[in-house]
Amino acid sequence: MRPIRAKSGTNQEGASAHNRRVMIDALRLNGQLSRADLARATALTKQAVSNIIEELERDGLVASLAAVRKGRGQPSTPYRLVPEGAFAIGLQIDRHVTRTIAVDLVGAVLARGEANLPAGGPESGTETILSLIERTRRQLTEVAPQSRDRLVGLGVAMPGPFGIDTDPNDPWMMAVWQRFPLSEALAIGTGLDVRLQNDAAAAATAEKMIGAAHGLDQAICIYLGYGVGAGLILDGELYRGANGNAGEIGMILSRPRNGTEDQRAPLEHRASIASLCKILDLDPADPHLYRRLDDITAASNARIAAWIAEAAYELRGAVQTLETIFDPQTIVLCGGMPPGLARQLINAIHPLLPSIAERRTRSAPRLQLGFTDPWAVAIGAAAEPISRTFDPSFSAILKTRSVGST
Amino acid sequence: MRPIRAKSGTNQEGASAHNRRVMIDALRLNGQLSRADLARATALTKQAVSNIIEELERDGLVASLAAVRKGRGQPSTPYRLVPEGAFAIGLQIDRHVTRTIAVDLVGAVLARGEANLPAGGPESGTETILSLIERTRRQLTEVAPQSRDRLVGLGVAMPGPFGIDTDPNDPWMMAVWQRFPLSEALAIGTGLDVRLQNDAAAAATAEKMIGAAHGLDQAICIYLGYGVGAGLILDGELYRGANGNAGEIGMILSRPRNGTEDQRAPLEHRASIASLCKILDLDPADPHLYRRLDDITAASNARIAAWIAEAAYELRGAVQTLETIFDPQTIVLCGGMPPGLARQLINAIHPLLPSIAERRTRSAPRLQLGFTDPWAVAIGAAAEPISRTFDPSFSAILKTRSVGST
DNA sequence: GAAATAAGTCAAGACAATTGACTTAATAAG
DNA sequence: CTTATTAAGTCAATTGTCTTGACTTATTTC
Repeated sequence: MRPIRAKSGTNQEGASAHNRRVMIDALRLNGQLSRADLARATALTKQAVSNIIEELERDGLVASLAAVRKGRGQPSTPYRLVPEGAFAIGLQIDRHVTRTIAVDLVGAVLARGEANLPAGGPESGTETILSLIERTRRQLTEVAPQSRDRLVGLGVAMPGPFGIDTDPNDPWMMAVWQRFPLSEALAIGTGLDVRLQNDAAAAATAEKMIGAAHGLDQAICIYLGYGVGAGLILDGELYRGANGNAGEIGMILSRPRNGTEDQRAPLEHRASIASLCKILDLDPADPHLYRRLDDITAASNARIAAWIAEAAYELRGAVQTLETIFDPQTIVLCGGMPPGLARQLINAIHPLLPSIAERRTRSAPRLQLGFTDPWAVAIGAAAEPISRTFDPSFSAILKTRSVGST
Repeated sequence: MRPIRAKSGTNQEGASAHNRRVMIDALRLNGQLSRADLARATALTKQAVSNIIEELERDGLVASLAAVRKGRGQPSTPYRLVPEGAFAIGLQIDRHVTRTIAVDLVGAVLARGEANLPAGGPESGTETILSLIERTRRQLTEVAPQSRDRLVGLGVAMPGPFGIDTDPNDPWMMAVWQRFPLSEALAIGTGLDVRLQNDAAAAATAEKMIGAAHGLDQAICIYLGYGVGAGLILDGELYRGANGNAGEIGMILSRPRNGTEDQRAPLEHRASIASLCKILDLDPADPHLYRRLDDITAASNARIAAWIAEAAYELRGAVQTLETIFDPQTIVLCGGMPPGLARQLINAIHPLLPSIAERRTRSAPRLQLGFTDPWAVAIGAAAEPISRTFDPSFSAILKTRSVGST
């Protein structure tokens, strides 16, 4: 019989869980708020807010500050998030390096680790990763002993797309990793709740929690890494698409600047760190790539200039396309490259092409620079479990279907 | 003082409203379901479903069918949506014509009207529109007297973008319409709840309720009208962007097929009915344009062939771009052109470019033909209030901020 | 010092889902 | 034909969370 399709219903528990998340989100966005402030901002009653805050305080997620006198009436008691209220681990798997990060509730980094993956592929690589995570967990426990029973999950970021037959000749064997059931293996190995996302999505998560997209509900983050992708923040939530591959803009086929009519090539052949390495004859697996690029960029270099011109041309078009399609509040350009290079690139992208984003009443710039820290993706990976656990979202309200029911 | 930003909380009423919507949505998607079916599908208890269904039945939104014996156990009583449970009016304002449509809860068309707008612009045009709506309402009341107190709103569709300074030389003066506070004027004039959206969004709404996107949560509808736009169905809801202009893909600047490097022109200069009219030396305002295009298409015509080749080239790229960005379940091509032409166009777009959408486990085709009926946008406009009132959505759960509170 | 204003609490009430036992009506098994 | 089994659906009590309205507390303004 054809399965019945329907959305889940909800109940008081769902509503309550949502309200808790709304409080935390409001405190994250506004820094500190009194119960009365929260009641006004969330459209709940003072009493409801009071009960929820009391519970959150008992759970160690919020704490009160000194009372504030502001005008007539009883002074208000502001509340703030307690950073030590929750922790999460992030894992970034890239072609030549694997990084771990531990963050707290407000996204501060408390521990980090790095390792090179053995050449053997996922089976042996998983062991390396598990011991790296274990090391980071120990490090975190030293810095913040509370973290032991306040770890909400493990976020994993790696280059996408997933579930697709990608180029089997990729020398870093991302293809086998993309097919490997990594989430399951790590969930078993760590006992944590594991979620996988692509690197651009992780970068966007970082920008949303502590970066340029903080507090924005509509933002697109273009992430320039080995390839290029976009993290889509739509209505305050990261959009994943039907198969988790939304935003893989590096695979958009378009005509090269000087190509013929029938030629279409992936965007990331022209705008990505991989393409830059190719032009500079650098090995992308070089562990000192970041510093090397920084050195080369400092001196002016004709080949870099050529790459910037080419990449800027493509990204100028990509920015206009994304603005037109999404009508976002802002676009953030981020990626694992030296800030000097990023600055040059974003300058070369300007002036931007005309688009519907050109409106007089803008509060955020059309295009701005985000994180260029190579650790940003790992931070975003770590931020994901925090976001999943504490940010308001539609799916968090709904009842979860009891698995295996008839 | 800086305003406090926060999402709204919710309460039992919000949960209850959501559950009602979920039931209606489930019945819409599955045709008919018993209370037990609904309980399983929505993860609610039998008892909760029973109460909600009883209430919906009292409200005239659902009705029971004959009991069905299927295997052991007490026979189940299936329920279905009652078409006469709700009605809505749709209004399409286009450059040369204005259409009204009345639909019921299941999207069936019950009345339609058409008029040409006077040349005087919005002020005088609003009167024409109001009397057209009034006529359609009377017609609806004749066919379905219940509609008198079951009208849930007025949906308006017109070409976007909104709030932007568009070309003031547009001979149909869309620019002045796009700036005119039409919603307010119509809300006052009709006493109905009015919502405005662009034509591509309306087309997508129609496809979602009764067309190719029915039951899909991730779908993109490319609408080929005078211009070209995309209706974005993301996670089951129409995405509007920060300013309601998401999906205006006609304004994407790209290099024409035989253009030089520095040339970028809007997509809709090459792929739209406007561009077709230009090639054929037709007046887009011609009221018989549709039939005329049909005639011309029937005979083979070199200029049409040239347009198809050009438009197909552009749309092939657009489809690949949209697939790459959104990772949708399907893309629907629709628009107000004769089916013969649409068929030729969609054939010419094939074979599609490679993309992440090429996966073995597809249930829907990558690209399919949707409505080509010129009334489809008006139907979508009418479906919008139905969708807004009865479809599950995040915003429908949240408390509405009491306006003007301190 | 009195009035006004605002933050926050108290206690009762309302509402919608849950729980578990029960009724009803069918098929399957002996 | 009788009995067991299965499933749909109801009944009545319970639970959890928000709301309501009155009240307390603390501060500024007049």
